[in-house]
Amino acid sequence: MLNTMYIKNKDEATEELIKNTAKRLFFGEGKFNATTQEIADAAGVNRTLINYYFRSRDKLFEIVFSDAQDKEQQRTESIIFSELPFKAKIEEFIDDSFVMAKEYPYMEIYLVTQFNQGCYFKDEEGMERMLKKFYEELNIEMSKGTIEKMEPIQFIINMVSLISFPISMRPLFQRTMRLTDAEYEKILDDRKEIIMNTLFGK
Amino acid sequence: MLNTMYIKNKDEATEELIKNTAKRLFFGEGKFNATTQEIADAAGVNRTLINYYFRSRDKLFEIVFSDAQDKEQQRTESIIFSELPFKAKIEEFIDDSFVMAKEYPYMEIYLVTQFNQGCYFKDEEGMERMLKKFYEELNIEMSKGTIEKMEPIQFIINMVSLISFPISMRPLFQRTMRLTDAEYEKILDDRKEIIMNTLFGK
DNA sequence: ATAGTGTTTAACATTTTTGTTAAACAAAAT
DNA sequence: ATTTTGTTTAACAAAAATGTTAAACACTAT
Repeated sequence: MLNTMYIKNKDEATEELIKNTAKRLFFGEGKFNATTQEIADAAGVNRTLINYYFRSRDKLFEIVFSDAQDKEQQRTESIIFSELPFKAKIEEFIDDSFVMAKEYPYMEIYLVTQFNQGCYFKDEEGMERMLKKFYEELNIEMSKGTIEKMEPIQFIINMVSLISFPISMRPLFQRTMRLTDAEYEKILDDRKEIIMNTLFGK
Repeated sequence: MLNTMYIKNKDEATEELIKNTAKRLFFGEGKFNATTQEIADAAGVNRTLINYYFRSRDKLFEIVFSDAQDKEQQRTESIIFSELPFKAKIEEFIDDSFVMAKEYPYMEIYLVTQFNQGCYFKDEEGMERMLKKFYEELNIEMSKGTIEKMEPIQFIINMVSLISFPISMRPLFQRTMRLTDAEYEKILDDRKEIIMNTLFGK
């Protein structure tokens, strides 16, 4: 028999539907301890289908986690190895991060909680290659004076912090500072320019 | 009968011991779904003592969460309302954050996960007062030219991001970039200067 | 010493969450 | 039509986590 996929009315095969729903709950809504029942409900399917497709809750989690890592890595990779000039690369990365963040704001936090529970990191070599390349570029820019001289790693930390923190910590910021959704959206929209100015000086 | 506290050999009353252990697990080790059994084991006490002292798991969580909020707020407050000049305040805040982070690196992440599960924010007025004061100072510094002109909130976000992200995302950074513990410690030690330069220009 | 108080423990009960099985179901191929 | 294959469901079983009770314990004050 051909392994033709049964296509659901909602144009999504059940397996995908479950996976995407789990992603949405974890990365989109930050519900890191969603039960199988909650995931099934959110997906509108019977709970035991999770076992049917993924054997166990743990397997589903593993897969979702693995996907997340891949996506993060690909995203970064495609930008770093692009032919854009340095500053444009950074802009691209910021834009791209914000797009991603709109859908999955809690991705990074989830990765951290998973690492804390003893997960391992996947594509080590790929990451190594990327970092090496980016370090080189950073060194060039520093000697050109585009950016302040510092350890390349420090620049990277600055950049990622400025981009990701206000996204993943949104509930904390927004509630602490009593901001409406609209106000916070506005703040995020303004950040690209702020970040560029902060990283490169004005 | 006097409510004299029974003092444990480890110079800590059991109730405190449990609370501190929970804090250590949550904020120190990032084990956000520690079971009552795990907490009890880590504290070296019988599991049912958690029920005895805190009624339920939820109550314990509530208390720990509330304590965390208080501590964060007090910390910030004492610095903001100090008589230090602006730049010194920031330095103080950085130092203070790093000290705190040594013990409880995952505090912020925990706060976020709790907010996501429908917790509320406590001392709203206190926070309001603090922000107002800090906004004023920021505006002064901007007109003096000490820092770039921008929305005060953006400066705050920059500052907190640069400080907190590399701490709470340590597992992510460290593993992604394949750094040893020693290497990462070194990086954190260097950050104070980096952050000051990034916020104020060199 | 012992009565009184608060603390700790172990045994039990309950609830919540997860996993398994067999039967019902739907679509396609023979 | 009925066999085959894969999907979905409901009923059940098992495991994990939480909560309750009563009895044992330890310290203090009388």
